[in-house]
Amino acid sequence: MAQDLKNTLLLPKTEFPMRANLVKREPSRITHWEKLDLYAAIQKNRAESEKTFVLHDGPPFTNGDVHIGTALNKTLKDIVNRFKSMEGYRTPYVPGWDCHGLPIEQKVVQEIREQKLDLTTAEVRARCDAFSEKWIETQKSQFKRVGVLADWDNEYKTKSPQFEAEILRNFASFADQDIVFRSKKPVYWSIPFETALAEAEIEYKDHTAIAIWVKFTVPTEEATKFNLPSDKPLSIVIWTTTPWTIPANMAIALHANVDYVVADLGEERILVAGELLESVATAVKLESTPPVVHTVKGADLEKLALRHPFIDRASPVVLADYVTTESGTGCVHTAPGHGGDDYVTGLKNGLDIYCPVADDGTYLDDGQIPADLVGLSCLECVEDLKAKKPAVANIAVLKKLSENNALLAKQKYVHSYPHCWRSKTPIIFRAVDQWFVTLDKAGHRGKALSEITKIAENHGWIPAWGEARIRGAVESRPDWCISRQRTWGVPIPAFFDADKKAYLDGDVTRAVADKIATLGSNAWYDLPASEILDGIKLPADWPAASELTCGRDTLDVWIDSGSSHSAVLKQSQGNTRWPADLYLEGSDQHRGWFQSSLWTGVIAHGSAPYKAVLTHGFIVDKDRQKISKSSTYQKPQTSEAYISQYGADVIRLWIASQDFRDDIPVDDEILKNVGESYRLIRNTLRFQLSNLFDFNFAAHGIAIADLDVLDRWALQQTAKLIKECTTAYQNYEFHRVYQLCNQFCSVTLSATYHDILKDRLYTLGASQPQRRSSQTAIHHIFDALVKLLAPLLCFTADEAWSYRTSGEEYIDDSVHLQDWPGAPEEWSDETIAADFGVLLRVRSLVNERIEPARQAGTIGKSLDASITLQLASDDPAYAALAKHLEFLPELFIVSQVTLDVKPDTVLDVSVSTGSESGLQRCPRCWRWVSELLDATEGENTCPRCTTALNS
RNA sequence: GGGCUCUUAGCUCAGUUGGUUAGAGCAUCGUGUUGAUAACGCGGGGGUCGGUGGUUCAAAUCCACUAGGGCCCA
Repeated sequence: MAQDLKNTLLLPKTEFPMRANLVKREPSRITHWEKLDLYAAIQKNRAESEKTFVLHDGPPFTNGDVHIGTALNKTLKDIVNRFKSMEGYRTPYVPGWDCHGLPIEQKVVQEIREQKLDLTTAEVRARCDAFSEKWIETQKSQFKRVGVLADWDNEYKTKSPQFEAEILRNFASFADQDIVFRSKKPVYWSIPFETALAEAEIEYKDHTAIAIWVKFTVPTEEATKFNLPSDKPLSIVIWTTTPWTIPANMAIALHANVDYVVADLGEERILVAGELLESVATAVKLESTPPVVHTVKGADLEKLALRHPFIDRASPVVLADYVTTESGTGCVHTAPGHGGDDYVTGLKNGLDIYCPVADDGTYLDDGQIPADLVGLSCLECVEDLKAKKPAVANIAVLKKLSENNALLAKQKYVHSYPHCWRSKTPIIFRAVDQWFVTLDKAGHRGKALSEITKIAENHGWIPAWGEARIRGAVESRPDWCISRQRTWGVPIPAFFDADKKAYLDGDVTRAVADKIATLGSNAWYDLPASEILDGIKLPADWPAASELTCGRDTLDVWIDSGSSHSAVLKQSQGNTRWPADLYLEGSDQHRGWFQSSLWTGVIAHGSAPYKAVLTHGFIVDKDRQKISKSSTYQKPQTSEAYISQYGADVIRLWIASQDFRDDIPVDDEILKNVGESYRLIRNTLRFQLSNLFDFNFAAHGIAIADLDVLDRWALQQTAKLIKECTTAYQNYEFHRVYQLCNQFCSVTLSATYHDILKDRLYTLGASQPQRRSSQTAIHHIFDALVKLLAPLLCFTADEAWSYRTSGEEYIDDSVHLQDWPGAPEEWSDETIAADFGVLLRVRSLVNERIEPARQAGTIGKSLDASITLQLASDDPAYAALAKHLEFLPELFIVSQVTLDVKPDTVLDVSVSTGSESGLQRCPRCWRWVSELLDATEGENTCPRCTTALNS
């Protein structure tokens, strides 16, 4: 019998599965989207919109699988784009790929070496191209798998000929403004390969060097000038482990705040840092520490002109912060052509970036190098290593110093030293001619800074501290060194004559760019200069093309990606436009892409290429340690690894759940929690879907004003949710959307609204007004909720939407094509909101009081309870309770509610069972009622159920 | 070492211009239901707001210092 009654109930019905099975089912939805070309459909949908939002994609590097951090970045972009398009914006999104650069070249060269091949530059480049292309395809499919929607068929690649040409055209405008110049800068240099090396091509190994203590004589007149004792010969002692750099010494660096002492050795005096005198004395093998006759601050010795030990040249004292008193003498030999710090110090003090060493690592005959040093190799070459012989130059310099009475002491010294990864020989640091862009000459730095301010005034740095971050980078950036001695990059279109004089010109560069746009940049390596320049008009002061050769340097890859706004937005690729409304990358890009793009924008186009810049933090482990340091994460942190375990929507929800401005922890516990939230949301949608199985809004919908009070309240809550979520989306605070929706689903709906509704939806007759009222509300709530979630849960929202609108798993009219939900004015009702504020507080008190009875076993479902509320008529809750008295049993999900009004009573609840209250249980709706009606057949039911059964 | 930044329950987040016993969801524990059922309800426990010192009648909130993370430099 009971079964028969159950069959009369309108229980929820849906095909929408409870178990998401995301890992398996998401790919099918991607296929579906591709079939209907969802990206194009969205663009078409908004094609006529007067609002445009261009998020310009920062290109990931194409040398491996998509990292979870990269997936996070792309997903955030996807969320923004989906939201903006639903809001009515045109949202063209052209994805990009960063293709050139050392890591790719290095992997390819390694392969080539393993296969013992001998390839031309163009052949190596072709392999790099193929390598990059392969990863573009892989990454593309991995991004699609996360649900990212983009103009995938119309992507930009920094290696495509058109893009390369645009880079060169940008660069031509640099040349036009005469801000490109040539200057020396030290680089790592391999002697056997006669080539520059990158940091990544260096390996550190032990190297046996000769450490030397060298005296630099202080001329008497200088000693007098600086108030140093001059009655005995005085010299400043430096310490170095690279004797071969002594010929290039241009200065001695001291620390301004260190105390230096003049120590008396008997015949002569030396000056070193006071703290290091003892260790110097030990090195020189003195029996005791020599007496100090004078003390002076480093700052007071600035500009003192010493003499080079064996070259007729002054070597001035300069000041530098990196000088320490931890080792050496506190006086640092400075060769700006042979060291990084030295170089910076050289620039600061106007020293010559002097490098008397040729490509093959031998001393040049430049008129300064002593004849007996010319032609000697600075450091060991392969043969020296085999013969275990020290570098000839070091020995010769030592001899030279001895002859000039400048060598105070020497010592064998084993230390970790950079070596060439290919030849295994020690590298030298050597200044070579580089191309630089000066940022101050034409006022570009000032312009860049004022653009930063302008963006800040429009609140474009999100979070706001991004402004300080990029300002610091822009202010402190030295002249931009844009040349690299690499193969896999965009060639710098410079030409050289027989004397190695360089020629660079804006118009020529543009003409070369036009050729490269069709031929590709490999032409630069395949063709002689005469052919490259064929048909191009050369400036008057250039030699004939036949006398020129093409330069072999490539452009810094930051120029590549930094030109993307020119190559993509300026060309309106994919219907984009310049400038971008938003750049969205990790916070490291303040110094990287945000900065390089700003420079190229300011230099080539006179302003910043973006209106706003949004940044996110980095992925860390559960202890907030960076993952590379973490012992707990051994498995590869690829997007695939996570997606294949959790599914894209859970990963997307995790991304949404995090306040991404800070570090973003990832961990199984966190993802498990997010998985729970996902299930909560999914089941909420499923409940709504399943209770709308017999509801057709057009036929059954009820006007808002005619809805039941509970449903009005639910809509009022929904309106609030819509407003709050919309604001959160607009502020890019997706974690608020997550929290809001989460609480809405669990508290507002599941624990309250849906729980109360079950009675109505299941037991009333299908068309009874109260049931249709609730279904109307659910219809509206579902519509809003699923759209609010669509940018985040792009798969699940589309799935739910599809079931709702068609009953099918897949439909063409995707949720992603819908308009963003507004919150209709008529949904908001402050009176109802206020009443419910009171009623729900009492409801929670009722629940609290029912609980002991349940624990005692006298009550199971709350419907078994009959409630009496004691209160005074002046209780703040009285008015609302009295007003909604009829509704209270339903609200509390109990069978009976009585108000017991007594003066001076604090609101309280007493609970009794239905039978104690003299009630009978209706076997159909399970409520306890005062009377059951005789059924014509079957069991007796309550009047309401009887009506339902007869309808 | 420098610049920017973060630190509130096991987890993810709220905490308005400093103002009662610091909130929510998830997790956890107990329990009900079996008509959202690998789902849902109800109740409970859990925080000296990184630490220290100050300003104040009053500090998670303001100031100083400090510890530990992160990004970028050196």
